[in-house]
Amino acid sequence: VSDSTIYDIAKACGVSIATVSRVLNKNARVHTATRQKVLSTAEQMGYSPKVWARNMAHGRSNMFTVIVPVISNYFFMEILAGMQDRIENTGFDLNIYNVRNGAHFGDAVEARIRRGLADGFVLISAHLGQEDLNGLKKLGFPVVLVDDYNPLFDSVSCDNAEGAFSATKYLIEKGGKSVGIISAHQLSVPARERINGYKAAIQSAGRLINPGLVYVTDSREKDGFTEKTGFEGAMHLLKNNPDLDGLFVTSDVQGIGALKAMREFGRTVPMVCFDDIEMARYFGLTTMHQPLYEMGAMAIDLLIRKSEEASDEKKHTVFSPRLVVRDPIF
Amino acid sequence: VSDSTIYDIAKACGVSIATVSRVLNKNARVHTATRQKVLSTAEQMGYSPKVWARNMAHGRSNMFTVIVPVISNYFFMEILAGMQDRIENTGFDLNIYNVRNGAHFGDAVEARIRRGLADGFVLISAHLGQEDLNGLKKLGFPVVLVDDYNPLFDSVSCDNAEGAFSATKYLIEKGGKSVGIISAHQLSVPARERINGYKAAIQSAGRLINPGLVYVTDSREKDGFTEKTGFEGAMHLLKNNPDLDGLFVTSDVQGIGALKAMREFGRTVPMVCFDDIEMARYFGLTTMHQPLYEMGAMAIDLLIRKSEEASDEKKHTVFSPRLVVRDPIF
DNA sequence: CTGAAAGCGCTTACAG
DNA sequence: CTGAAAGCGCTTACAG
Repeated sequence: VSDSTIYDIAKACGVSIATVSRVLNKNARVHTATRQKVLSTAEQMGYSPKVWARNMAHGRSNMFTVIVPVISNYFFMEILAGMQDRIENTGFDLNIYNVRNGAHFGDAVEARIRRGLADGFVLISAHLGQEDLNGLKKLGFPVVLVDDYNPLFDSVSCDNAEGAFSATKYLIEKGGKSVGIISAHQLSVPARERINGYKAAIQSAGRLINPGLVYVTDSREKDGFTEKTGFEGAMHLLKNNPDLDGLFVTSDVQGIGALKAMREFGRTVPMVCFDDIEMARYFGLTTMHQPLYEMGAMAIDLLIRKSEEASDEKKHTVFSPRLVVRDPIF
Repeated sequence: VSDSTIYDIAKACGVSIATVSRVLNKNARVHTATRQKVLSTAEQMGYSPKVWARNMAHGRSNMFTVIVPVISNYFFMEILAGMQDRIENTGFDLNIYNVRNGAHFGDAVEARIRRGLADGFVLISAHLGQEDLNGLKKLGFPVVLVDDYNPLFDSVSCDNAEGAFSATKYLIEKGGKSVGIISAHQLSVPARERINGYKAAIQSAGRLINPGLVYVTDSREKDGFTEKTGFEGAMHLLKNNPDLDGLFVTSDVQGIGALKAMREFGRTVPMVCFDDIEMARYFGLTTMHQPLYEMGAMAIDLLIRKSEEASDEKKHTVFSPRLVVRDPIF
């Protein structure tokens, strides 16, 4: 166990702990000779500051907490990777907290904040209700929303409606007369926005929405963003629409299921998915690319900025998803 | 910002902070009336203890740190998911720390421990050298190794050699006369063990190792556990071995690459992979299943046990990978 | 440039 | 059952 404290160093160097603290914190001016001595004995004693003592004295924790719905999901993972990389060497630490599906997101977040564990929060795909957000706001901590938007907080997101619009438009331009959609659960905000984008594209092509071409899962597992709902949706649409000739799918995971369904059903229709997680590449999925990694990195930047200069200005970054065309592997 | 401290509560209740602390910590005996009063005013003041103050007083952080090589990897993610779920409601917190590929694992870990941020560590696939491990041991913190083994610490792992043996044996029994192997980089301990298992199975079938059937990548990216090395390996083996009729691949990710190679090359040979990450199911990969989620959960159990009763006994859990047979999607 | 001292919020023997 | 007090390791005005 590493025991050395600034008291040990102070004694060894014949100075006060205040001086030791000063050299360790770089900022203040200290006699060069003293500084050298302190530094070297600290080094040789294998000293490193106890973070909680610092927290205690400072009243802050230098830790950010990221709250994600489910960690075991490629979508979140790629965002997390961006955050992990960006936080490095900033002096801040990242604490990942995973809210169980059942748990009330708002409560979990508040409990977390109250405990004083973190002095900044990133909420990924939280989509809290306005009351929860107001409550959060009152606590006064820096918060950044990712894959979500609310005027109260900084946010980083993609334009889901626009992405869905582009995807659908692409399918139409490729000659699609009967372009269908497979969507995740209505409860998901991004899913709803993507449905809207799809409808807008159909209508702006001068057509009517054909309800028979719209499949919205009612599976609640992972809000319907699963391979299973994609499979079921595609099966359903293929069976009921012999003329189906285009498919917009609200996520890559679902797209994989849809791909299987097409194969099993024996009919392939052009498909555009959403997200562009790593797996999309493996399957050769054509999809709307979200810069997940960059979004994560940007969230950290915003948080650091916010926790250093307490400005009240809000920054909202909205990316435009980009179409990535690939050849499906089967 | 939530400001209330035990001083506020004490004042409001007309008792000392010691008493407040006692009721808040359940353990000690306090007059019921006092207890009620304290509890209710704490509740209504929205009080919750500042963790760092507790840490400071206790000398411990109630936090575990998990150290993973790369977080953006399904293999690690599934282990992490098990840990996240298991840590819930234990009073401990999980802090995930991601060592960059270049960084020296041992140093990163030591720095982490020294800072006093955590009072327990899980190292996933660290495979540190013995000197590093000795150093760690000296620091005296509870450590659990996952996907790794060393007599100095508790560990949870799979028998890689045995798994590779079974996989290869299966391919031989299916009629494989020329069963090849595609392996990740030699630097990876599990890769080496799996190569050994493969060789043992070949030899125990009374055959000689044919070096022409052994492909070990020298790509260092993710230790060679990538789709790319699988693709290259399969291409190489297919080209040079017209009689290739079985393929053991050291991971699912590589298996996906190999699958693509077979398709592109126009020849399909029976294949068994390793890990059974979620994606394996999507691709219909036949593979050796590792109970990743359970391994994560178990690591947390071990850590909690160790940090509560400082026993010196070591627990080593070694799972036997189980063959999962699936139909490839193409 | 440097030291003595107060303070961060909580816990825990030690008395009573 | 309860209070006064010391202590956890560090930071930071305040004097000098």
